[in-house]
Amino acid sequence: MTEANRPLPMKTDKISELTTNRLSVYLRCLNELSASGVETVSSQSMAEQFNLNSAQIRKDLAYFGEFGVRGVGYYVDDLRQNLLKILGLTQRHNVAIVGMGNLGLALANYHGFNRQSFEIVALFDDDPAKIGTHARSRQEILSIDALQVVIREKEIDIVIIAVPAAVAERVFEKVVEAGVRAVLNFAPVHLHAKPGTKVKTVDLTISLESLSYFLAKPKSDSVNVDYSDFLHVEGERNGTP
Amino acid sequence: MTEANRPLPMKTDKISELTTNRLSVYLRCLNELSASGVETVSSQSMAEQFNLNSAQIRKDLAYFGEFGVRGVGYYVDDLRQNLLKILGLTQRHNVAIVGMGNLGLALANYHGFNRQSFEIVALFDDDPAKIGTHARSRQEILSIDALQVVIREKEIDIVIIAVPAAVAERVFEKVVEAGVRAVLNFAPVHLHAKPGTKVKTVDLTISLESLSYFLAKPKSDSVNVDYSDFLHVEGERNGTP
DNA sequence: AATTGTGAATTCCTTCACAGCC
DNA sequence: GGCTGTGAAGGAATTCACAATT
Repeated sequence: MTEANRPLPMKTDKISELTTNRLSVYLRCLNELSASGVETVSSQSMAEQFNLNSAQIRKDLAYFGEFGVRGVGYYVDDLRQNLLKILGLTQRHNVAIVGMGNLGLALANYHGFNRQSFEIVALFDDDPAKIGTHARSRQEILSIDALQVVIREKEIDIVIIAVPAAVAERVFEKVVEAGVRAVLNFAPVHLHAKPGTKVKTVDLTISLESLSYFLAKPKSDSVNVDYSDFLHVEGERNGTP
Repeated sequence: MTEANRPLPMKTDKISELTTNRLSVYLRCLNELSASGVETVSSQSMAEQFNLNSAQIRKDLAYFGEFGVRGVGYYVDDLRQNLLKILGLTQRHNVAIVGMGNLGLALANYHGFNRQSFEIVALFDDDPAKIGTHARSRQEILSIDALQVVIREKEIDIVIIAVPAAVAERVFEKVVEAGVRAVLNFAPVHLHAKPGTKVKTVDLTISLESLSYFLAKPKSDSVNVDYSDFLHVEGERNGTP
């Protein structure tokens, strides 16, 4: 209904996830600038803040339209609105968390999510001792048996998997079968997604081991890392041979 | 003392973090194979499991030595030992967590870490109500004022930052000043690391927004993601202009 | 004068394809 | 025959550098 749903004039084909992840970073930056009352910003000044190349920022944005003004830069609020639209944050997402262990509980109570765009509407576990109790948010923990029904009823479009590795794949299959196309996975395991479904895995083991490698490295001459965590994602090898 | 500290015959210069992250994945795979009593594995069979290219696996490994046997493949236990050494997991790392909110507590109690290699030896917070109490692990929560002293005393070499974004940078500076070179950051903020220090940021906001983008995308023709979460890290723009 | 948007150049990563070895 | 290790080819992402625009 709002113009937020009108398609932007973009050449959206083949945009790298590295690019879209950076859009999130730009958006956060713009939020801060907007809150401080700054009206325009240049690619140069954003680049300095994140140790990126300014051309990269301009290119990232240019995939989606011409948002800047030559000689001036970008209007903070205007660009911010555009990024919200591009990232799909102008519409609400209903999120479920499966697995109410330490991590799942922490996520259920985490306040860092953009509450405008993401609402946690259901929690699941398979432990009878937990089912029926409430996480600190006044949200009841439901039996995992109800997973598929509730996903459909509550129109859940993003599921966070926070169960042990051994059962993650089974949960994932149920979730996909119920029609969910976007999954954030905290289990240290490779989930085999089919086309049309997207899995983003946050793997704490890999992150820690990466630090261990850095510390162990023979001649670690100043590998200054910098920015961080842009997932690199594989296009699939699948299908139609 | 053990031969674990003997340098491997590697050309360790300029190895991409994408490569080392994959080493973690291979290691996990080998752990499973080893537990199931499998003795050898080919790059082909590993590749299928993770939707990778077998040449990539061979190349990743070849940066560090010749671990395979032509016509046979890789000996699971042998390669596993080599990867442990390469990733620095044959030596113990002392880990501290700063910030005992939901996430910090969850991490303190998380059992997914390789306990052989990583031991959580200290927890910090700045909330007087929390200081002196114990996290579920029988670990006392210390005042953040003691951060630098304890880091040195307990020889902490990895710090996990789980504090709000607003204070993350200050904590980070203190931690680095105390001599820590490896930081896992959960605050949704860019920490400006200097050369010789490595920061790995896990940014849940970016992850969720990436899913949102996927769902919002106009013609999402089958972006099948696959593998996952290989950080892409920037070499620094810094220094010596 | 300043800053965007972008083709061209560069750098980095992946995949191919095959020689070499078991 | 099967599989590794790797040079060469191919593909992607980044950076350069400058014309275009306000």
